[in-house]
Amino acid sequence: MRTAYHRRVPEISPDPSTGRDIASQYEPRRVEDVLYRRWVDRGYFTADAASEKPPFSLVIPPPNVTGSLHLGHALEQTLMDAVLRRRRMLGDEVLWLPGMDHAGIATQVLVEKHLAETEGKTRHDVGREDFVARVWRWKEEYGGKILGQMRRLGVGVDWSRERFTMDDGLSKAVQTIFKRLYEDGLIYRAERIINWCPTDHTALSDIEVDHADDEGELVSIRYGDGDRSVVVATTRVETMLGDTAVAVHPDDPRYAHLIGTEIELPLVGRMIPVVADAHVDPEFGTGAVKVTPAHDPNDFEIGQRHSLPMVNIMDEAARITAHGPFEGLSREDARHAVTAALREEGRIVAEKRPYVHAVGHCSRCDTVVEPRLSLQWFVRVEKLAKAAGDAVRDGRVTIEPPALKPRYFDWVDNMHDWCISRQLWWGHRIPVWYGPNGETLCVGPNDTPPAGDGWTQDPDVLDTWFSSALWPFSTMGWPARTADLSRFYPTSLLVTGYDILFFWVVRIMLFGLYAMDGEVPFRTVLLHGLVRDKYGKKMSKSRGNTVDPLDWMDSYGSDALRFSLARGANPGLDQPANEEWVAAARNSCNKMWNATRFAILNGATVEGDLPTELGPVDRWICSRLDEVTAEVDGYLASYEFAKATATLYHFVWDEFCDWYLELAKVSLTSGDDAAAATTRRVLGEVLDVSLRLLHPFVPFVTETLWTTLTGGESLVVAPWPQATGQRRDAAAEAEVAALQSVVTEVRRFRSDQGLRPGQRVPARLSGLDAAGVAPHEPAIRVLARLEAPTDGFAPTATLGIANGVTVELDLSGTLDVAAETARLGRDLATAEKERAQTEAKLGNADFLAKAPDHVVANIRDRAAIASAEIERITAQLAALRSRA
RNA sequence: GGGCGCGUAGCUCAGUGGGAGAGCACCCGCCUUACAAGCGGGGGGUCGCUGGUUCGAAACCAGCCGUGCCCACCA
Repeated sequence: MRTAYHRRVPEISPDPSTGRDIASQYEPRRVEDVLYRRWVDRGYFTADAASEKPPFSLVIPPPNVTGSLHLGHALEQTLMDAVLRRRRMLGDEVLWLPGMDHAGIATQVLVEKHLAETEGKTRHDVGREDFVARVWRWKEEYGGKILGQMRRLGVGVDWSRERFTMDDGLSKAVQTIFKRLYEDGLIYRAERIINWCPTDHTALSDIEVDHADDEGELVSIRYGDGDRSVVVATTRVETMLGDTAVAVHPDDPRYAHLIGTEIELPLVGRMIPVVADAHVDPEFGTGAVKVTPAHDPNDFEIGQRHSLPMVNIMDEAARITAHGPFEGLSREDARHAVTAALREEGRIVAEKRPYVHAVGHCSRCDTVVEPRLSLQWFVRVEKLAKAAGDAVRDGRVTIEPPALKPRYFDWVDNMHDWCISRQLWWGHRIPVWYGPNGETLCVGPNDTPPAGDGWTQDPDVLDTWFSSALWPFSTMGWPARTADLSRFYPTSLLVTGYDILFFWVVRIMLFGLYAMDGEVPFRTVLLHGLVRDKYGKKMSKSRGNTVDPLDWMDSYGSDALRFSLARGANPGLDQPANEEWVAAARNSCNKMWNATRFAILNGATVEGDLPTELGPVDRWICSRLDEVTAEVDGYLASYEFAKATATLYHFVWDEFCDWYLELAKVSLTSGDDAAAATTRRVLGEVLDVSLRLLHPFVPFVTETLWTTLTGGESLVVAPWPQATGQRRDAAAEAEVAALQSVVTEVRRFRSDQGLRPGQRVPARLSGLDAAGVAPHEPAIRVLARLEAPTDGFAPTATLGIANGVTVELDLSGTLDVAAETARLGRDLATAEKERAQTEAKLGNADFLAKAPDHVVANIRDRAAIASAEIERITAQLAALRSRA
């Protein structure tokens, strides 16, 4: 009985729980929510600390509580999810811990802005307690939007373990480590030059400052008079009001006579010393530098070395406080005013404008940072950073890709002490109390804060990154020795963008090694690149090229977004994102959908073992499947996401769909029931394995298809395919390649001849035996639309194919000689070029003597093939001419 | 100033000693019974420049040009 390989089936319920959904297009929105809820409800993502399975754990880089999903998150979470879904299928007990960061400045600024807009008040108007309460309310109302967006993306996080950096537990961890560091002398309070933002009115750490080349001015000023004068150059004229010395290099003969003397500071009239300091570069400018210890980090150090007074001339908003005509001016206005005054006194020697130099800006509001002398809390990092460097140096922590290791070392080996106090209200309050008699008391989580008159807590809060640095272990209950900690710590992997290597990764290393007695916080750090726009430009609101990933998920489905992001993810490199590529990925999902739909409608099955006796086509696809399984597994294991997805894409589309399915149709309609049954089983096999391999990247569509195809519970907990190598079959691969070349050549001929794709052409095939494709003649005829020769068969064209097959076609006398001549001419040129190149090599004695044997053999083969091609094509051209 | 990249088809990128590749875009022909979100066919690149190493260089080395990022206390 003849088996139809296709039959019309009415579209049935889209609910994958009720059975088979065989619409002709994949509709993501009909399955995504249902499946995600099911995965969560079934507890697939809930880690079991008591499990016997090997643990694999990862904490999510906590997004800002006020944030929303952007493409960077989507990429990062797609990569994490892909890694973890594979680990889960491999049988690991996977913990993926989600949560959010309170994001000190970012959140506070947002709420302050809201307060100003809605009530016209500042935070000072409402007071600290009320303001913090408002931030909490804001967080409850608007925060956490991103968590819902993560569900859309399909990420397998353990919602039962969700954490927030301001949770009680995490706050306790913050207090614990603060006290421990304090008692170890690794946290101290000191008056130092720090980066101050005059807009946000808070201290910043070094990495919260962005340097930019700005156009400024370089003004040279003469201090003192006559022999006792010196010219100094500065980009910040206004700071001269706070100068307390002039410094020169100790070995500079030009100024040797001035060292130790005093000269008069213009405008101010103060006498200031000339000091010798090796920091001064005699080559730069005049070789003399003004020293403002309270407003420049270098000058501060010179001041320390020479016990110079420190004169602070600015307030928190960077307005001049020095008494006199400039008091109250902004630093910018003061710069002009002071310059004008100096010019009037004839003290300006030179002015260079514009003068381009590096200027620090607040990374949050872009205000020019003011170096400011201020009493702040610091972490003494030297010892901690050394340990953090060693952990990578000795291989206990691996950084992927390794090319980014120099950046890591650059940071940990040159780190300055970390300023951790912030003059904000939203954050972890510094757990230190000051007593009425100058006492300082650090309070741990189990201590009772001091009470009574005169005791006050430090008003500042900690840098956001202080609590982020504890994230991998504070989220697991540290400092308590919890089951999660003993089971899942150290974490297996940290996935994050290289842009926060310093902000976060390094600081986790600092605190992690310290808090956990030298235990590393993670074994591997995987640094991914940034998502850029389709032209490779950085995405930013000001450029207007930002993309809301939800829009793309709405249009094309979560899987499409995930697949396109994974496909662009080459290790450590930035990647562009383009809506067209997401659309292409959507098309791929649809392709998988329809291929599986075809297979299911034709009775594909996964029941029972594969037949031991397989035909060459089945052996070929099984051979390729085994190879692809090995490749994809290897790529995923080494975080080569782009290669893993590209391999799958090409296998599924170019090999399975374009060739195997078409050949399967031949088998299914052949009337050979045994062959058809084998084909149905192989179809089921290839799809089963392919869907499992694809699942880490495109979980929704694969889950829908796989459960329908196999009746299995879920791909989330299905076993990960293992390549055995036993099905590799080079002979079958060669045989199918020969078949493909015949079909392709005929198709090419047909296209050149302008034959309609559907038109069947009578043809006689010969040489099939020698080419090893004799059993495939029926398939070749179907795929190339060639009919058996009829009674009046009169071939008008003879097509020679490189593998020795000849196809004679009866075109009813309509052969387009010109088109065919042109085609053969192009082929001939290609073959002649190949022959010339290969024979040139073979004529080179050095090549023959020095190149490895296999290379020489390969060139000989190619030369022979090229010669044969030339002969064949020449003969065909001659035949064509004689016909014309 | 130091460090790390990048420069390959119109666009975005793989390829890292031995036959120039992919996706998208483009051109031609097709609604051929899984899929027009599809099918078949096709065109397109002196691999930034110069020199070197080598039998052989897109790949390795040097220099140059262009470009991006990170770090940095040259007033």
